Amino acid sequence: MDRIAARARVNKGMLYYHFGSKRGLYVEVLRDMLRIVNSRARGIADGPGYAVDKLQIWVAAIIEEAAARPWFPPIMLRELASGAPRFDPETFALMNGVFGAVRDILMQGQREGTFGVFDPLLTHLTIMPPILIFFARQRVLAAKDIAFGVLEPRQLDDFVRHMQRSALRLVQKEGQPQP
Amino acid sequence: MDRIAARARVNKGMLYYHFGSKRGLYVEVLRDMLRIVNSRARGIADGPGYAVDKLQIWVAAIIEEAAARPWFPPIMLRELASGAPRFDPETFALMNGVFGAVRDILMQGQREGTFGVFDPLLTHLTIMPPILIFFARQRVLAAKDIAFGVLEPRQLDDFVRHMQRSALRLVQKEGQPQP
DNA sequence: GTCTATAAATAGATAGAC
DNA sequence: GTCTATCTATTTATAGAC
Repeated sequence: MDRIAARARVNKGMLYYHFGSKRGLYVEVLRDMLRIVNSRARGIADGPGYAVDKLQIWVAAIIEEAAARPWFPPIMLRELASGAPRFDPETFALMNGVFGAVRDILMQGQREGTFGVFDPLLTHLTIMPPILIFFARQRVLAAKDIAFGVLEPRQLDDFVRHMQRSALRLVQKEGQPQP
Repeated sequence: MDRIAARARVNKGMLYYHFGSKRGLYVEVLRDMLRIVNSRARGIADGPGYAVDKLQIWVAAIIEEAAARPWFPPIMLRELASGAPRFDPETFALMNGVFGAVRDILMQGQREGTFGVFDPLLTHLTIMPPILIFFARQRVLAAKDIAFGVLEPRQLDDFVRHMQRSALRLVQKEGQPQP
């Protein structure tokens, strides 16, 4: 809390005045993060367009949010790693909402006949984690002075394309030629 | 350290006597974990067989190791999330060794003509994370009393098959029909 | 090698003046 | 709302007897 206060150039007393406790502050960060990702996912799922395109847009969107908020991937990973003991019902619902939106996209694709038959949850759990780890790994390399903390646009584009192609390959109907 | 000593039914003083510090103990756990995974990966890569089969065996192997050591996925996730500040050179080398083995398998497949052209690192980083997250998620569900902490053999088999199929789809040559 | 008691540091939290 | 000083609990670590 001392370090957070110093870095935010705010008095530590203020943190407790506004957020009550360390956990109170943390939960607020968590919720804020998930609200943004959730509404982004919802918007894509409910918007117009084919599922194939929506999936590509979703992949690009989540990568964009992760790149814009460097604390998002590490926090999510730590939460998942420790059994998410700090997820209150609202936070939990937001996370489920993200999956709900992805599931809607996947099921739309199945109705449209472009996607094959698969478990939506396992598929969601196969697309999301590489993205979280990719950004967390940047920090590892930066800490070891192997790379800069900030990604070059070129690397980011490569990664977006890789994940878009991967996601497509995962869901495409059997027997179809691969992209 | 109090809790670790109690759970190991060992005196706390002994922990410091044998491991020097909390970090010393932790690094030992980390290394032990990575040594096993590393030699397992190396063994598969250097063994006989086609790359397609080796890839399937590797996926099953890493899932088996994760299931056998419930602390492995959370620890890896936390390490990656925090920038791996506790990775000494040996530990770092072990982790790179795992990637090296996977890369060998992928390049063998490219030579054999069954795999397409892709970035081995990005591909490794797309196969591994879902496995770590999948097991960590079990703990989340268990903590919320939605599921048991221990997976049923049936669920585990489903997951192995899902990841094997996913891995194959990721690496297969363009234009090939999907499995 | 094993154990107990205790030191030393750190970190979350609050009282109370302004 | 804001700030300082301080309390209290926790936790890593060690000294020293056996």
